[in-house]
Amino acid sequence: MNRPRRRAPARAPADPAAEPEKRRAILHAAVRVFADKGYHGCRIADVARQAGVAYGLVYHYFKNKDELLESVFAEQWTIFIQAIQAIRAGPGTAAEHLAAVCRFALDIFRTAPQAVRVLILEVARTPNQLRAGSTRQTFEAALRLLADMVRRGQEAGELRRDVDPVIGAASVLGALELNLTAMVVGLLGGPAPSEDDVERVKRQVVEAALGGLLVARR
Amino acid sequence: MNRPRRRAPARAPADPAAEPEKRRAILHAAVRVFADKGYHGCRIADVARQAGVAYGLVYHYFKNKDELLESVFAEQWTIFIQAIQAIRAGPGTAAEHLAAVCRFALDIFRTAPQAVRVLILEVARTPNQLRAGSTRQTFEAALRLLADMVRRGQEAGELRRDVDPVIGAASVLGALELNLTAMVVGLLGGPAPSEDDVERVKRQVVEAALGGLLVARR
Amino acid sequence: MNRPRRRAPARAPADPAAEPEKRRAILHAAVRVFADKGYHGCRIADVARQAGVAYGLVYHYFKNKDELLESVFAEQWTIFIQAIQAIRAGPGTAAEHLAAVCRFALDIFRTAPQAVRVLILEVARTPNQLRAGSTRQTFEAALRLLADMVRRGQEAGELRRDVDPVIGAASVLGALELNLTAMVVGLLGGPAPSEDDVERVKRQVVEAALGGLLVARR
Amino acid sequence: MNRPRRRAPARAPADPAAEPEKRRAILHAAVRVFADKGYHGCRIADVARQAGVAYGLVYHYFKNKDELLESVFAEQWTIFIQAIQAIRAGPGTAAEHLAAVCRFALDIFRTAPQAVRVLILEVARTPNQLRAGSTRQTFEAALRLLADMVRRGQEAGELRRDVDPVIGAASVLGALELNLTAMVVGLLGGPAPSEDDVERVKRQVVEAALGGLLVARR
DNA sequence: TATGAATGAGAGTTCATTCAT
DNA sequence: CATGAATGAACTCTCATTCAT
Repeated sequence: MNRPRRRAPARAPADPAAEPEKRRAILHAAVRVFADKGYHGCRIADVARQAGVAYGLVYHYFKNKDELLESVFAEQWTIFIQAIQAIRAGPGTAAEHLAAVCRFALDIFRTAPQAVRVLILEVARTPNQLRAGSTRQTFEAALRLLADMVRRGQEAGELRRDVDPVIGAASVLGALELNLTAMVVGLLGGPAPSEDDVERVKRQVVEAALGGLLVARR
Repeated sequence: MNRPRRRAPARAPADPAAEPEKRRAILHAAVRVFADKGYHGCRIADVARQAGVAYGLVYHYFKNKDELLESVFAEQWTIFIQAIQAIRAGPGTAAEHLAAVCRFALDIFRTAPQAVRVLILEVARTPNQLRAGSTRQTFEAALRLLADMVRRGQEAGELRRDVDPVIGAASVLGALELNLTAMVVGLLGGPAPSEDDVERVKRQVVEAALGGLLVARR
Repeated sequence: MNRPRRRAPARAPADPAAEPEKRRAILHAAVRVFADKGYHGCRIADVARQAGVAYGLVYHYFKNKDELLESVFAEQWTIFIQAIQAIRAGPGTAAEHLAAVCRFALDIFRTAPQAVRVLILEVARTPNQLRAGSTRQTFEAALRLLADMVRRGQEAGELRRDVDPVIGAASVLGALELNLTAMVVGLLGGPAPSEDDVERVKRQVVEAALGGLLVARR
Repeated sequence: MNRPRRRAPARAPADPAAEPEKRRAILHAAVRVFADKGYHGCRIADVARQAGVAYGLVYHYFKNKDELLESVFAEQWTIFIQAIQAIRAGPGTAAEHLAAVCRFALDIFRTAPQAVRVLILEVARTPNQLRAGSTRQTFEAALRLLADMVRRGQEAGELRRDVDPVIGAASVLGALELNLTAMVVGLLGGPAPSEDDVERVKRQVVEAALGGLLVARR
């Protein structure tokens, strides 16, 4: 069969105001449901119900379940990446930039833990096939941006040069991720971390993750 | 109703020598297949074929697919945890212990990347339901062991005290994980990292992850 | 409940000049699409796109997909049947009439192979249920007209009497159909039969199909 | 996903005695159900129920619905083709051979009208794409065999040479088909043709279809 | 132990049809 | 007349699990 798809309402419309309200609703519902039951653990019906729309409408806006996940990712990562770019474009040293990124990520968690949950828990899920759509690319984009920050810091003499920028970036992002996972999972601050918990974690994570990158005589 | 269960020999037998050869084969096959296609992306049939045994035999040794995954985890983490414990019991400072753990993890990756892949990519997959079997517990066990190492280091004055041990441990483990992911995914050292690549990454990851935890005047 | 239907102008209007242009477009598009993908293999959306009209407009002019197909049939067969009637009303012997019918059918194929394709390939598709709309009736009407031609020929002594008129008609129509199918499918004259091919086939089919019906001493 | 298929129990097993009983049952049920409701009008569930097996078993033996239809075709046509070959290998003139083929086809109809129904009504259903599996090939094989018969008859001087063998074969097969359709549909001999009806039709169809191919002076 | 045929609930996807604008 | 977003029933296909041998 394999007939050519139509798919009129493309990815993200140029004019954000033009994005259909229901498409938004579905996307938001997907975040909640994925966060709650996991990608494999939920049915399209769950998303539709959560969004308060008819079953078929999900397929009106998204080609299939996979693309829905991709879209969720794309949207979330886009926000994250834009923040990174904004931070990088702003004032401050590379170390401050990296710290700002960490804080931003942890801030998001405070406001939208579910979104973070999806981002964190489903990232590398994609099997071997590189067929990964935007997902991986976006993830890599984030990593590269961070690596670039590290490189700048190294060039500026703020950060130690004996660590590959990618490794440095991965270390920071990894520390970030696993601390988030720990919070998500309830290992840090209990099932519902208070604002103070998050604040405390935030400070310490930055400390722990960045300390090692600073040029320091020991 | 309480009649003797026939599925007696299912779990790992006390006497490892007594473990049926085919059970091993299935377990190994599961690691490979899970690593390749992901837990949800593979069928029991795939595992059976890979193991070279009949379909139904998988169900002779494992109650269901979930339990198979749990067993894989259990086995892998057991190795990891035992290594951590051995390291902790050995000589050296806490910092050296942590470094040794990192090196060990990266060593495993060099010898059995697939096993690591499963461990890494499927860890937090389990949804909200706390029904998580041994999987999460084992993951937490590892985290706690590391946190304990950090705590000891803090008590001994080697490691900075202004970071929660769990956060410190999570940061190290996270850096470890994401660097592994980066390698698995091909962002570090290309699709097939050479031994030297791995060696280089190993050194730098340890540096990056631990540096920040050391008490240092800046 | 008996309120005036709004879908008044659905069927073919009495005054052909009054038929909306878009209705025509849809009907033509349907012929092409049905021919290309088959009735079950295409969606209303395909027809609409092919016709260059909006999705919902199809439902403005046709009650449902079935009725659209029926309309296509009705239109095509109507042409065919009118031609048969015209031929029958004209001069010549019964044998000449039958030959003319065959030639006409093959001529249509030359000009509008797609229309023929639909007519041929979807005719008997309708399952057991006698609920068949105009489709079958129209098909039967054609068969009966031909049978009538045969009967006349028999009464006039031109055609052999030992063959049931319906069987005779079916044989001619069948020969016609399968030769058309063979051309459609590419077994006669290749994928794109030339005009000469069609001409040759035309002559021979008439010969083959009619020869046996002639009263001839052997 | 598109994972490689396994499909252990291949098409038709070499040793017919080895063909699983249930596979047979499904195939037979498919013939009945397809005949009754048409390919598109029935669900796999119908076939399974009719066969008295579980839903999933259909997919154990057949890749999908399409392949099931193909298998039905293959089996039926195979019988037909083998009969043609047997007839051709036997004694008699080409004309007698062709007549024998017609009679055979009509005989099958008497014994297994449903099978014929499927064969006839679903033949050319396949859309444009040449992706047609065995279906078309088998149909063409039959046509070619008949054309070969015609050619032999022409060489032997029994049949007129001014008709392309393929056209001649198509004409016979077409006459056959449409007369069968007429019976299937109820236009010849009513909804349930008696044995005598069939016998009468048989004789006349042969007469009508072949008469024209004989070399005869007129 | 070992096998693989058999089962059937479950979920993704399609698409005819409706309806508010 | 015209549009296309919205609806949801229907159906195919998958695959974990069972069970007779």
